[in-house]
Amino acid sequence: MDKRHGKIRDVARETGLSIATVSRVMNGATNVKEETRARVLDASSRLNYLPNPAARALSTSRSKTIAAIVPTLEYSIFAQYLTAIEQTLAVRGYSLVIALSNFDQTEELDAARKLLGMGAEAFILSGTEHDGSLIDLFDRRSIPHVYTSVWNPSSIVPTIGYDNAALASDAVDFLYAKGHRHIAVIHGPLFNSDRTRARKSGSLNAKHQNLELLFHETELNVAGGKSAMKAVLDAQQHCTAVLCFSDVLALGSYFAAQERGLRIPDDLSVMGFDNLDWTAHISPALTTVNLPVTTMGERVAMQLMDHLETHQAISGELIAGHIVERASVRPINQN
Amino acid sequence: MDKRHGKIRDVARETGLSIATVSRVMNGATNVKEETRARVLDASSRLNYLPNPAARALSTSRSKTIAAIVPTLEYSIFAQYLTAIEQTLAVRGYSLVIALSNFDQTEELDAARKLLGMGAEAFILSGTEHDGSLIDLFDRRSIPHVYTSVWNPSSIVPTIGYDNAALASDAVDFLYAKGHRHIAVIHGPLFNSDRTRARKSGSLNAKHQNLELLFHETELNVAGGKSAMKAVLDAQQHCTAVLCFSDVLALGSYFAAQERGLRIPDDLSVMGFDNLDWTAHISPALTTVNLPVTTMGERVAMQLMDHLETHQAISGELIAGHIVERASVRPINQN
DNA sequence: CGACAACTTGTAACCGGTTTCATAAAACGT
DNA sequence: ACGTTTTATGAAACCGGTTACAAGTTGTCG
Repeated sequence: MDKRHGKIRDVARETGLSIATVSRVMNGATNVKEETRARVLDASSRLNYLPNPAARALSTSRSKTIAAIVPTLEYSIFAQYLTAIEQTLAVRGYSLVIALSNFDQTEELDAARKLLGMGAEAFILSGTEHDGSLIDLFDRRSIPHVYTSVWNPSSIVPTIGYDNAALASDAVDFLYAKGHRHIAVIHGPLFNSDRTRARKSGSLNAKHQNLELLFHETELNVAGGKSAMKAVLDAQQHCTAVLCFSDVLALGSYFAAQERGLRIPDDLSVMGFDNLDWTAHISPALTTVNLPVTTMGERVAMQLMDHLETHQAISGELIAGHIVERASVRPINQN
Repeated sequence: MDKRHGKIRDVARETGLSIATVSRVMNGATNVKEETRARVLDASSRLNYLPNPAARALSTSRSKTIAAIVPTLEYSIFAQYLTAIEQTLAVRGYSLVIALSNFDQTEELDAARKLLGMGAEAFILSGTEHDGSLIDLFDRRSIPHVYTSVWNPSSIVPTIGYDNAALASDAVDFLYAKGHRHIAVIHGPLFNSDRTRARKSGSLNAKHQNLELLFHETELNVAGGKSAMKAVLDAQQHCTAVLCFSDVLALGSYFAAQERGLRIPDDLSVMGFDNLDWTAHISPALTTVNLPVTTMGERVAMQLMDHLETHQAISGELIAGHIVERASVRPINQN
């Protein structure tokens, strides 16, 4: 045991008060004489006293720690999202612990166990697909948890996120309204992402005359977008627009188009999804779907903290996204 | 107190053993009869028992939690770095807690206090510039800490990172060797980043005949790179190459060049820094400086864990970077 | 067969706080 | 001035584990 810094007993001895009073001061209780409080505070800083979090957590059974498990940090959309969560939690003295699942439910389960073992009081999960025993575990120990980045009113676990299917459908509607009838859709892996699947099925929901959607699955990164775009071009399916379910895929598409000497939007329209910061600055500026991940993070954090403090139920919440029209989609004459 | 799940006493009662024995089993002590171990394990899972981390932390004064404070998560280079740290820590049962400083030393200090209050056992900091009282705090409580993303052998606090100055100097040498004599250098804010300052001063160290370096400071994002590049072009300083101290700035430069109808590398060479994943796929592929942040993260995590377990000193470590030559820099005739 | 070593297990002190309840002191009302 | 609240403080139980030490068991060997 490290004896270098003071414990509550030392402060008590130093001030001639009891540890109960010191504890009261450290927790901002109101029923302490002002002079006493000052004496304690003074001694605390003199002795360099900081309450031991483990002891505090043990007696209060509160760690003020919330865990988020995300598939990866390498998609900047998650980074933005986690940033918002962290900032929101910090205001009220909560901390965020992050673990990575690498898109694997088993890894996610392991991570959750460890985080639980670390004292996490609530969990933020991505998407709706999780190992059954994970949810069992949460239920058995009544650990509050939410699914995020998705909105699904029929889910038992509360969901806070956007409606991926509706937004994808909106995107298709948008392209259709611009006159596009043959649209290539480039998306990341379906098997590990219900968000991607929701977008795909949402796009299929958009029923229009003579509309043809051609799906291309690829890796969810710039290289994937590039190779998928090349595949689209090679297939000669006379598509007039490409809808990418992620801005990074759109970036790859731009690169592919550029290498093939095609001009966007003159030769081909491109639309993205996410509204990452660079999409406004690429040329042509990318028409994309804005996902308000910062708002989402704030709401998730707020609801969880409120729940922990007042036990009020966590309610699912739809975070509205919208299309940001820029220059990468051009209207064409439909005939 | 949540009574829903078993405590060590319950397991002891259930098995008819003492809590000491249960504790031994949970911690993998070797001196427990095999049959006893099995009985305990069985009862544990039946009662859904998981040791309380706070209690464990209290009696061992070990939380197995390491904190990293980074300025932002929005630079994907930090995300990559943190990913590596998290994965490395996870293998040995440690957890990573992340806090954001937003490039502000005061915020960093606050975050550190809170993390300390959460039980973080060691700290990973970015760069070498920190509030004096932060380091005081660490020293007084003898909390191990390292500076990362930088290598500075003369620092008292161990540094694990790359030599920003040397790499910047190498980059200039590289361009010079290709015949470039007038080079614009685009970089992010100097005031809050010693890494950026190190790169700038490093580039200045590269002494060559007739070499001219023109510095442009801008925001560290795509928009910043784009506007800086436009400024470079508008200034008509007949530069033949642009060195960006960050790949995102280089991306912005590409966009600006494209808007102005300039071709890279024919009209202008561009070089980046970071080696982000898309740099290989943009056209022309970006010549850049590879920063092995994954290796860095692994080393940082390893050293910290080793130190916590064996008290062996943390040693500064130079993580070697190198230039990745691709297509965005062309050799020119020097005369 | 008995002494002694090697294993297993239990007892109880301890980690450093929070909080209930009791009590002493001060403030209040008439 | 005295009974009644209100306010400030302290004593001690408690949170749920770990671990030093004691003690009981089993095994080994001369």
